[in-house]
Amino acid sequence: MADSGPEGRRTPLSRDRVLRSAVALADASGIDAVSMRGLAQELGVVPMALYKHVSGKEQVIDGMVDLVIGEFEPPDPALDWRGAVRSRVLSARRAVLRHPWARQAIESRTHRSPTVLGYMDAVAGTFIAGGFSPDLTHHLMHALGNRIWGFTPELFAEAPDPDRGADPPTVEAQQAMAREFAERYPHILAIATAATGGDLSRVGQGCDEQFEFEFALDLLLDGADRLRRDGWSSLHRRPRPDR
Amino acid sequence: MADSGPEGRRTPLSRDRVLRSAVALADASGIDAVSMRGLAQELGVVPMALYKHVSGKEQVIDGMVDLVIGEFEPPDPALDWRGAVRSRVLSARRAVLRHPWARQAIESRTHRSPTVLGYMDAVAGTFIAGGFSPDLTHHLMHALGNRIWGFTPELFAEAPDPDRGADPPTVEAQQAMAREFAERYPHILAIATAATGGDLSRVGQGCDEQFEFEFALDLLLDGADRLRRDGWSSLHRRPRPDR
DNA sequence: GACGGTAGGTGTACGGTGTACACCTGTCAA
DNA sequence: TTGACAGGTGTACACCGTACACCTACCGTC
Repeated sequence: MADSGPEGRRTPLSRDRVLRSAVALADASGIDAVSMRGLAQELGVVPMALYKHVSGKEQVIDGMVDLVIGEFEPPDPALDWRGAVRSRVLSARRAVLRHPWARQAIESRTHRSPTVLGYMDAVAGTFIAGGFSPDLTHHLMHALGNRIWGFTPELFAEAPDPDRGADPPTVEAQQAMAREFAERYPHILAIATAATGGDLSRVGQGCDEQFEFEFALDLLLDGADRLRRDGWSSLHRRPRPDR
Repeated sequence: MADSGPEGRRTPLSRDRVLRSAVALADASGIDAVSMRGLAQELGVVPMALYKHVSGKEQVIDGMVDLVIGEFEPPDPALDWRGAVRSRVLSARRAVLRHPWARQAIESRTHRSPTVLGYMDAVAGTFIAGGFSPDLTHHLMHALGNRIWGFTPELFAEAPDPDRGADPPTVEAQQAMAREFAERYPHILAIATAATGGDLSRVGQGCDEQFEFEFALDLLLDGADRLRRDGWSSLHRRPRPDR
């Protein structure tokens, strides 16, 4: 898995090879498997060898994120601003779904690499080309938040029914827990009931993330459209206290 | 800082004391200072002593998040749904701003503690009491995403001008970099120019997070209001493929 | 052809992390 | 008096990122 020739004379390391290997490793074994030691082993090399090509672990993660962003597809130029933003963001989503670790990796970043800036500039440019002022574009991108990377923080990541604990609970214990849950969190229960069409045995399945994502995206794009047509300008903005 | 008496006979540990100490430590020295060893030292105790009161580090972070959520204030009951949601969320924001580590801690959580569920139930209940269906409430809470915890992922966390590097660059180098930036990221530059009123020397100050937060929040609440008045129902929903 | 610089892989070591496990000790009920 | 047990201790292990010295194979120059 590491060498190329039958013995010795392996293909030399390079920044690119390190990063692609890191992505492959994260795809296969999760982001936690991407340690300098694990990555080195994957490449058939000693950990410190990596430092001749990358400055440290942070830069590895940065590079992995850049590779994912490189998979984002540009929109069809025939699309209007709305379709173009939608296309860009849904393409980002597909890429992030292909690499389940990417969400956490992107969230943990604090640097903005040229690749990241390039993507943000492209999204901003799509708004501006669609007739939005730079100011309004700015606020809308804040409103979109992480959605421009193709994901929303998962509020309902786990099933609402808390089935923690070691051994399988008895039927009575499960019923008692369900009753307590219904008493303590009646609204969450109502939501779960509605989401599963009343079939509470399906509560554990979680929600349709794709639908939720597009719902939120369209809600924001609708709001954007309305502001643009209403001629929103920064005059709506309260004066900002100088700091 | 650890004991209570002049010598010996310290106040005994407890889960609550451990968690409050962890919050204080994170407030003072950042979330990275909250290691089992550092926390134990803060309490004048050996690291393994903590494990008699909490099951591990994950549970410590969970408990810290619960304490922050405990600081959220319930809304004035006289408020309508919109004011109540706004009040709740802005109160959450104030609490999170008081504890700068809370954002990262909340984002890293995967469990939903009873306290977390209770807060989510309260927000959902506010929507439902305002006339929203559980279904629409569900989608809106996804749309709000992490905003219900009082923060948005910071897209523009750093200044757009990349002033990395070791020694202070010459004026010429700075101008060259600015020129390159303007060429590569024209739209980000336009946004930064607009945000600072043309005063590019203020670009490094970042943006007014509070304004951006409220802008996005109100954009979403406006959208929510419109959907409610239009009688949105789950009929708009495409059939969901069974998994 | 000898030589010196250098790019790139190696080995060792340090200080940090979370936590499993055995141990000890003081308190309190029986 | 005894014995259980809650709670604090000490040691140890496996892992992490990475600083630093080293070694080795190549390559252009004289």
